[in-house]
Amino acid sequence: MKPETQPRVPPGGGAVSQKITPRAADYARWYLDVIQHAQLADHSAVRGCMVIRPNGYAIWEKMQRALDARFKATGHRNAYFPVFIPVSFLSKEAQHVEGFAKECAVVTHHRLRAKGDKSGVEVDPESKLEEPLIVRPTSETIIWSAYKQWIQSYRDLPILINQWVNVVRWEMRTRLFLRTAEFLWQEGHTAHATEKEAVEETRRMLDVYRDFSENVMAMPVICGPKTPGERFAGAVESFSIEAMMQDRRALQAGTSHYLGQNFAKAFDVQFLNAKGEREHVYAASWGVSTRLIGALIMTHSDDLGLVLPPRLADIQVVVVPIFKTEAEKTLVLEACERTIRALEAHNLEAHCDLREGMTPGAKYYDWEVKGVPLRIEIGPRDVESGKLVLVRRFVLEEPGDDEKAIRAKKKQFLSRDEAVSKTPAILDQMQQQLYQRALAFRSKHSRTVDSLEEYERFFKKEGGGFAWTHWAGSREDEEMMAKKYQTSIRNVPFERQGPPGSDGAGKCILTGKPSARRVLMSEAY
RNA sequence: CGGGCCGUAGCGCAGCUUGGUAGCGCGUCUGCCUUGGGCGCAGAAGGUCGCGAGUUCAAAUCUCGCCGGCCCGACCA
Repeated sequence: MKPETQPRVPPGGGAVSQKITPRAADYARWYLDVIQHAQLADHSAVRGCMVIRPNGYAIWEKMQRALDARFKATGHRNAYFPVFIPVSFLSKEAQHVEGFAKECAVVTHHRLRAKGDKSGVEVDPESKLEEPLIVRPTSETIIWSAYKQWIQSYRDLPILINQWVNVVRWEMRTRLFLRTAEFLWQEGHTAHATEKEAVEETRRMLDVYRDFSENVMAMPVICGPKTPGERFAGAVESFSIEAMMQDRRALQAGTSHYLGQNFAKAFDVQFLNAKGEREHVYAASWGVSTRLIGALIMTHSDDLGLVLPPRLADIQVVVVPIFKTEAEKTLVLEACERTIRALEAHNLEAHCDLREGMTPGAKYYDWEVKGVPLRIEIGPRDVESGKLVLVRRFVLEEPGDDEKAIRAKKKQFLSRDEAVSKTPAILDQMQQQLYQRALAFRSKHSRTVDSLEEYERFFKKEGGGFAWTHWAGSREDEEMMAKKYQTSIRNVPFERQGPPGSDGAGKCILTGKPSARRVLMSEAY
């Protein structure tokens, strides 16, 4: 790997310095370049925190809208609980605290004062809080302390609440979107009268995440329970959706937890059931975060920049006008305006690029790096002939395609009416193609692995990916595998998600003990 | 939190070894010219050299501390 001191281009390299590092050269660098060039986020002055810029936030808003509709459709309502949590709340459930106590931001004072030399302000030592507050790393404790007030009878159940908020986890090692000290997420917290209901809720929301990942993000995922070692602290069982990034590493894109009666016991939340007996309530929680934006980038984007699935694109079609003279400008802009109105009538989000002082070519590159799915070019010759040029952000490539062939494949010359009427179907097709491309990539780099030799070869020599292996090892065995191969058990996939022959029983690749089903092993983010 | 590297104009970097006027490319602004894949020419603006101490007549440059970033490790419900 190139040392950081090495300039990315020779001095005087000019425009070359504006280029995105190709994935093959340095995948981590490419990821950061895409974020910077597409203007999704910046590092902030505070360690590990990010500024989410409008282009990045627009993606989050689209994700929120799609997810929120699914939460509402499954009976949930939104609420808001405070960002500050009394430290004493954390001692109620030791198991839960262990999980994140080492990464909590703590508020100890409530006032600043001017420094003696007027050079600034400092914490006023007189303003110490009687009880320190932590900034929420997750909200189980504050929410369950409220639920205790709300729940008396089985008639008060279920409680199905979600909140869209920021949380803080003082991470030692951060990466934009993937792991930041502060991030945005949603956390659903539900309370139920029976174990059956709470387990169903856990599985239902996992399936909501799967549906969202596949159909909105165009990102295939593997669903299943986590191993005991990877479980959420305080959960009886945790489930995850796992996606494969383009460097073949796994990324946990969402989790759903069955919490049993653990939190109800910690906060003493009991209810009277229909038989008049007191019982602790059953709970579930589930969440996805702005990490999904990182997943989106690493699933679809390419060496030209961001690639957005049409369903998450803030601008789905950008129209670039081309003209020389004032007379041409009038004609062309009028045609652009009509085209955009027609697209909007199809419920599409279209934008006309009216920026002055930029050549059309410069605009093409700009919208490509930002990932806009479709571009329409309209010039005087097009107005004359009633046609326009429709260009896709990406096409499926075939072996032997060179740069020129790909560029040609992306372009279509259509009449204005035809282009407008076909656009919804084209966007739909692009959405499907992204999913199919990601699925094909994952399949190509997934295989069953039945011996340690094969395992070592797969990860050390063949570039790795998803290894479907039988496993019956202990928690210590898992740690040994993690140290030796830098891999971990991502989850224990439900049936019919793996490569051929991945369902059914076998023998553990480490211990040789019988194993009922295969686990998903991979390097991970 | 440990090891390595880095922080100089919006972006990418040179200058630091050997202390002495703040530089380059891209971008930005103005004008002209252009516009179907990153136009061209001319002129101009833009920097507390990450922050703070120290050494020195003099610090971007040397020393120390802190803050932030990248990579590797530990950690990561």
